[in-house]
Amino acid sequence: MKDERYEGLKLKNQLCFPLYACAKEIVRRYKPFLDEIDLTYTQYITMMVLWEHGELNVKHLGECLFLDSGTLTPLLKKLEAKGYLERKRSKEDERNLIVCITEEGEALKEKAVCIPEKMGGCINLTQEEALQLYGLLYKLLGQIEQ
Amino acid sequence: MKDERYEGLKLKNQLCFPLYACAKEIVRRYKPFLDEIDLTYTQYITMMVLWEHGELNVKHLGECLFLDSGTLTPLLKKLEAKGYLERKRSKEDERNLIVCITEEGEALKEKAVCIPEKMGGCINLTQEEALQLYGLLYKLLGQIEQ
DNA sequence: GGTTGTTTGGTTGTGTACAATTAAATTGAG
DNA sequence: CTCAATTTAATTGTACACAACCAAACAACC
Repeated sequence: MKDERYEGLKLKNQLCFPLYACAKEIVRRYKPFLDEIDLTYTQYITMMVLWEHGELNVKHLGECLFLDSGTLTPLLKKLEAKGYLERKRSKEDERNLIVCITEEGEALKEKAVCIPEKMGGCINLTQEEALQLYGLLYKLLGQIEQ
Repeated sequence: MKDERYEGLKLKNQLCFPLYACAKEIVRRYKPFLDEIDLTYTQYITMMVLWEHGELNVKHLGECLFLDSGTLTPLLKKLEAKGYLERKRSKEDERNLIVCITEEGEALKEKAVCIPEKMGGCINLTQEEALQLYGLLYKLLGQIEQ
């Protein structure tokens, strides 16, 4: 017990590290399922927002996903190339780029609908634990970005 | 209540999304502190392992951090260029690349020692909640990679 | 109307991440 | 000993992620 000053610098005493590692590992877990519908994880959560909202501008999309234009612009171009969405300027305000789901994008929803349940089987937590984790993460997130 | 089939596809019903978003936001929170010692988050956790172990090979380092050589090789070269570590092949087994902390790397520990407490102030959780979160994350992680 | 400041996406550059492949070193079976 | 299999890093290619900067469109003021 000669020097306790550095205890805080050990990896096992970090809260952020399991958070960082978990996020990556979960995304990796999604990969086989997402490969089947040819989406990356980021593309998948982008489509989730579109499945729910139909259309919205890049700014709003970025707020939903905690992503900025530097990430979204190339990603949206790829999804447009795949035919799942259209990108068009708003007529009221030409600065706004409206992202709008296509019929193909809607159809993809049918293929994706099984993914959440498949992923559920990969999570080694009880329903109660999962809810607890969900709550804690949103509490942490809420303080960081409301 | 016309169609509940798609509830599982909503962003707000995902466990993975707050995990993904939280991890990114926490890393962003570290940035101002890490900028002061000119390290990125990944470089920081790499140095943490070195501060604790002094030296180890890339494989072992990768297991500690859940990272592979594709990520570590360029990162270790950067840290070597900064003078914080040395990379040398093991004499017993030339396949092993030993990563070994330098005196400069050790000295950096002094500058880093305040970071964990500073970050603690950015976490809006009680001690109990933080421990609970820590436990849940490691449980989730333990199932994925033990 | 012209000027100034703001909003909104786009671009550029740096740094991860990771799958897939490669290459060198070592090990192990015959 | 020799050759195949394994282990270990490095390399390559793709895809984020974000800071910093830029340009166009709009808004507000004179």
